[in-house]
Amino acid sequence: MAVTIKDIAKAARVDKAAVSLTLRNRPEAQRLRPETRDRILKTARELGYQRNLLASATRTGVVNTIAVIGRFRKDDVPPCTNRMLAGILTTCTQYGYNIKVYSDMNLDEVFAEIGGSRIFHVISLLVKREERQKTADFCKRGGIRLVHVYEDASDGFPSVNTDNFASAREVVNHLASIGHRRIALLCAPHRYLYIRERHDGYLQGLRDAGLQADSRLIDCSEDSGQGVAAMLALPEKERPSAVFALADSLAVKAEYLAIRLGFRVPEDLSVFGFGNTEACGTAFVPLSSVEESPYDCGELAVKIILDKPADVCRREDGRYLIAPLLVHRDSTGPCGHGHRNNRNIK
Amino acid sequence: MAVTIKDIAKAARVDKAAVSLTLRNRPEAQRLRPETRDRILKTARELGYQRNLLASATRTGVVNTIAVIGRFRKDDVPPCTNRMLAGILTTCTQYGYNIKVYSDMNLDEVFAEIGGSRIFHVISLLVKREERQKTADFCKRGGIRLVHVYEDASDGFPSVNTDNFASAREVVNHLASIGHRRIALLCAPHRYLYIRERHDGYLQGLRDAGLQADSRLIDCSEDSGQGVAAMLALPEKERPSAVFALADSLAVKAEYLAIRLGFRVPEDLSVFGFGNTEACGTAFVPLSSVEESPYDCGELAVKIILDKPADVCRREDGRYLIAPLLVHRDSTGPCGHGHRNNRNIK
DNA sequence: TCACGTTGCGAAAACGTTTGACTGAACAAT
DNA sequence: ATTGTTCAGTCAAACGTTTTCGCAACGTGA
Repeated sequence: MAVTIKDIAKAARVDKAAVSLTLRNRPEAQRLRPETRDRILKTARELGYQRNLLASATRTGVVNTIAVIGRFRKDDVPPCTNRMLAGILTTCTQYGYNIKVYSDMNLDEVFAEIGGSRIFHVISLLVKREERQKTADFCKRGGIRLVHVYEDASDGFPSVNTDNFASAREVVNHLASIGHRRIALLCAPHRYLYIRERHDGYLQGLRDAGLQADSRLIDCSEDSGQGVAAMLALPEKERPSAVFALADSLAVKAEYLAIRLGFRVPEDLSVFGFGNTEACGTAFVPLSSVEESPYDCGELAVKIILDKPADVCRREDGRYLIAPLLVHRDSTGPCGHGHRNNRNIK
Repeated sequence: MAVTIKDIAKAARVDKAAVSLTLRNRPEAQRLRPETRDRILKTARELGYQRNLLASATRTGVVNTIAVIGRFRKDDVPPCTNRMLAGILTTCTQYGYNIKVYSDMNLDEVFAEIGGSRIFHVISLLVKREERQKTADFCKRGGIRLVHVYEDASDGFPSVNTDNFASAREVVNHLASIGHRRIALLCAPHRYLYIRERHDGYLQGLRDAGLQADSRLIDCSEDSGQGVAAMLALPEKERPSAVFALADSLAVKAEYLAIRLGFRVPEDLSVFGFGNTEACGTAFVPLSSVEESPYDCGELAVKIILDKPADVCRREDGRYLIAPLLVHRDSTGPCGHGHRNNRNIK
C-alpha cells in the first residue's frame, strides 16, 4: 500500500497531526521545533509520500475541480471548440484547479457525478436549450456556480460569448471607412442566435454609415453560391464592392467564385470573413476576418467561475462579451482603387 | 450539509450498512427483506441522496478516472488535437470512466495530483521526448497504465498513431493505379518523426509501382511555393502529373498555384493532401486527402488503456497503428485524360 | 429440551486525512 | 507555594463510505 502520514509519523516519532500540519505548512506548524519539522519533511521525502487527495477531500470538502459538460461527437466538433477548450483547460491549470470533462453523456449521470464528487463549479458547453435549462436547474438546487459558454443565459447564470453584434458592426464600419458603399452580406440560415446577432450587427453598421440595406445584397440561403453569383451579375453601379461573410468558409467560397468570374480581390471586390480560422491562411487571397476569440472565451469562463477579476465588458443581463478584433489580410482594400498588385500570386 | 447514508439509515430505521448494500445493490443485499430494501430505496429517493464518491473512493480505492496530460496552448493547438480529444473524452464516457485533463502544467505537480488522486490510467499527449520519458518513468514506478498518443513509445508503453507510412504509401499506390508516373512530394521540413514516416511511405509507394524517385519532384523546403513553381516549370515530359502534399495546407497552396499558372486540376495536375482537414472542403477544387483519424486515435487510446478489445493492428514494438483511409474528392483524377468539366466552378 | 442452521440485520473497524481541544513540562510572575 | 504562560506537541473525533464479523431470534430436527 501507499505511504500514509501514519507511516511518516511512526518513522519520525511524532504524531500524525504534526505530520499533517507541517506537510501542508500550516501556520499551526510553527509551533513545532524547526528540527522536528525538518525531520518530518525529510522522512516524508525518503518514504516517497504522496498525499491522498481523496481522503483529504473527504475531510475538507475541497476538491478544486471544475466540471466541463459538453458533447464532443465524432463529426460534430466545431473547430473553435478546440481553441475554446484549450482556453478553459490551460486557465484552470493556472489557477490550480483541475478539470473533469463530461462528454456526450446522460445529464442525470453527469449531475450524480458532479454532486457526488462535491464539485461546485460547472462550465457548460451545451447548446440545446433544454439541456442548458436542466443544467441550470441542477446548479441552482445544489448551490453550484455555472457559466454558459457560447450560449445564452436566460436563467440567471452568466454566459461568455464573442460579441457577435459588435463584431459584425465593426467590420461594416471598417469597410465603410475605406469607402465601400455597397456591402453585401453572406449569411447562413438563421438557425442560431449568433447568426441573427451578426446579421443585426451588419444592419447597424450600415445605419452607422448612413447606408441603406439592400435586400439584393443579402443572401441567407443554404448554399450561398447562387446568391453571390447573382449579386456579382448586377450592373456595376449596384454591384457590391465588398462582401462580408458570416463564416470564413463562406468567405473563401465567395472569393473563389469572384476570382473565377474575373473579379480581382481586393481591387474589384473586398471580402471579409468571420472566425479567423485556418481557412484564412490557406485561402487563395489571404482572408481578412474577425477573430472569434474562442480561447479567450474559455479563459474568461474560468475567470468568471472562479470569481477572478475579468477585465471585460459585463452587460446588465449577465452576459460577458468579448470585444471584436479585426484581422486584416489581403482580401480587403479601399473601394474602387483598382490598383493592381501581385499579392494574389504567392 | 448533504444527505448521507446515516441520515437514510436513521429515517428508514435500519443500519447504514444495510443502506450502503442496497443502494449499490450488492448481492449481500439479497439477505434483506424486499420490504426493507424498498423502504431504504424510497427514503433515499425522498431525501435526494447522492453518494459521496470521494468518501467511497477513499474506502475502495477505485476512482474510475483517466488522466490526460497535454499542453494546450493558446496558439499552439493543432486542429487534429481537437478531434482526438473528442475521441478520448467521448470514449471514456462510454466506458463509464471520467477524465481529468492536465494542460500545460509542471509535470511534477501533475504526478502529485495523479498519485494523490489514486489514478491508474494516463494518456499522454506530450510531444517532447524528455517529458514523455519522465511520464513513463513515473508511471512505471507507480504501476500506472500509460498510453502515448501521436508519439512513440520507446519505453515499453504502447502508443497509438496514424499509420503515416502506410497512408503515404497507399496514396502513392492509388495515384500510380490511375496512371500517374511522375508523382511529386510536397513535404514540410523533417522536424518530426511523422513527416519522415510519410516521406518513407511515399518512397515505398514509388518502389511498389516500379517508379524512380526524382529529386526534382521532392520539395521539403520551408516555403514550398518556390518548389512547386519549379516543378511545374519543367518540360512536359518531366513535369509531375500529380502532387502529393504531406499536409492539406500545402496541398491547397499547390492547387492554387497550379491553377494560377494555368493548369487544370485535376485534368493537368492531380493534387492529394494529408489530414482530411476542413481545408479540403473550402479549397477551390475540393481536395482529395488521406484521413488522419485523430478521433479514432483518441478512441483507441482509451480502449487500450482500459484493456478493451481493439480490433486494430498492433505491431510487435507496442505501437498501435490505424489503417489509412483515403478520401477521394475532385482534386484527383486519372493521369493525362484531360477531360474538361465544370467541377472547378461550384 | 437441546443442538443447529438460517434469516435479517446491527456493530464496529477500517480508509487517510484534518482539526479543535488538550496536556505535560518548563519557566516566569505573583 | 501557587498561578499563569508559553512551548511542543499529542489525542481523538470527524468526514462518509465500505465491509467483515457477529448475534439475536426464529424455526427445524432429534
